[in-house]
Amino acid sequence: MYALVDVNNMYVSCERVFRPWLAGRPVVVLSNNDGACIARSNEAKDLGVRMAQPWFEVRHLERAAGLVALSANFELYGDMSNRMMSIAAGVAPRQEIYSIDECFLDFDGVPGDLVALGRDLRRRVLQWTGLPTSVGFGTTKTLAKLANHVAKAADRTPGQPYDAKLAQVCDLGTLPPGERAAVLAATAAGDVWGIGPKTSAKLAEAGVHTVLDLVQADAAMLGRRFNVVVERTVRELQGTPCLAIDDAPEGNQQLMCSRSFGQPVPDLPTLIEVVSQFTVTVARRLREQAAVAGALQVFLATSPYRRHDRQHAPGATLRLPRATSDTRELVSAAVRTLRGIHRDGHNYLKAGVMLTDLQPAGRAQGALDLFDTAPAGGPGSDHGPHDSHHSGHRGGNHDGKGGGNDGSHTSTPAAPAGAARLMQTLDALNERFGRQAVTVASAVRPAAAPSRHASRQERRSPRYTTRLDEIAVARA
DNA sequence: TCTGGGGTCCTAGGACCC
DNA sequence: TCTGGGGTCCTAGGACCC
Repeated sequence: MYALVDVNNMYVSCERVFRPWLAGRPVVVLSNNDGACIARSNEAKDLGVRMAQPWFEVRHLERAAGLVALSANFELYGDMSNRMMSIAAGVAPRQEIYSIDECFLDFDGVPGDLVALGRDLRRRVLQWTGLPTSVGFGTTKTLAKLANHVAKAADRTPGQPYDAKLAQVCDLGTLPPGERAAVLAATAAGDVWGIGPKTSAKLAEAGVHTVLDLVQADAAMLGRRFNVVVERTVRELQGTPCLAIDDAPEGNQQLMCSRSFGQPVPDLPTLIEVVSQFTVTVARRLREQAAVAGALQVFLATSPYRRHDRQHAPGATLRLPRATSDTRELVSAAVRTLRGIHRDGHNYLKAGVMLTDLQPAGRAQGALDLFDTAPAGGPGSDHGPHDSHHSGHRGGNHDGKGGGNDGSHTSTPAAPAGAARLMQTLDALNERFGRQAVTVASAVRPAAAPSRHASRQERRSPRYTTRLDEIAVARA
């Protein structure tokens, strides 16, 4: 038996923990640029605010309906997520953390009344973190997801067939067949995990509208007519597990950092600064996973909403001469790629850097020398054939910016080990003194120049749980 | 008349999720 | 004035191989 545990309106609920007066009021959390609504309280949903709806389209509701908007505070949400996840991990043998606000639990081998266990878990998370959750049970992950959906619907608008007894914690398997069929018939096929807008439109053409239709369908036939994803989803709904719990994720396959800007940015120097900053961020996250990247992609985009601007959305992928997690190599590669795709005279409104072909640092070709001096490497690590340096690749210019950093790499294999130590030191310094403490020169704006691209974040709450100087204060 | 056949790897794009 | 930022998996088609 699986459970899906999910925080209701996660970001809004996190804000409400520390601002209890927001309870019962319509609240939205805005995206990085204060541009769009990325989380909504139930009250905001009732006002008609849609997911990802631009803020300027709904801001009139501030006065008209008391809508409260907050800038995203991901540091807070991440920390609250960790607390919820560790509580949930305590009640089941296995846990898969599926997203910042959801996890699957695998109760295989656990005896007793699981729904009662789910209610206990819900109560505990609420008491210990202040976050309201919903819990859905099922014999497959897709059924657990579906039960979770029903638990939320029954909580918000109880009534037939979403009876109040299904609210908050729900196991459709416990219902009499007739009631269960009524619930399935009242739930749209598009509400099922894995059935998106395109697929549900096509399903409707084939006469499949509700979850009951899906359950009664011939999975193999839908598989031929659509694809294997649909087939698996139908089988899971019918009770045949096709998806396993993944409680030991291997790390990401790609890492991306991208942003929309507060203002259009046409000029190359500013884009170099921005892309350098993104690369610094994504390189730090790469090292956190003890991984290296084999390729790097840079992209730019103008705004399709600025109708009168010339549109341009270029991108390019650079295969790295050898997989690396060295910020300097990655920034150098990113800036080179950026120069290749940038064209003058375009109002770029978005840029991004993506690292792909990620591999564990220890297994990567050429990584031997990264950790060569680390005694922890031990006999377990794969010290393959001697790394041959591709001389000529790494001595390259740094676009005239960095200045000679060493020059020793052509003669001594100790240089990469030194690079690894340098990155460790860089990460340690930034961990201690803040992320901007030490960075590459191209990511820093000359002191006199104003920053035009910075994201707006005018409504961010304090980082109550992760910054001592922003900690919540209680007054008598 | 008749134009091999089977395999792998890579990439771009689509669809979906939160 | 102002329109999110991450991820995953699958498929089709091209390049290449023997």
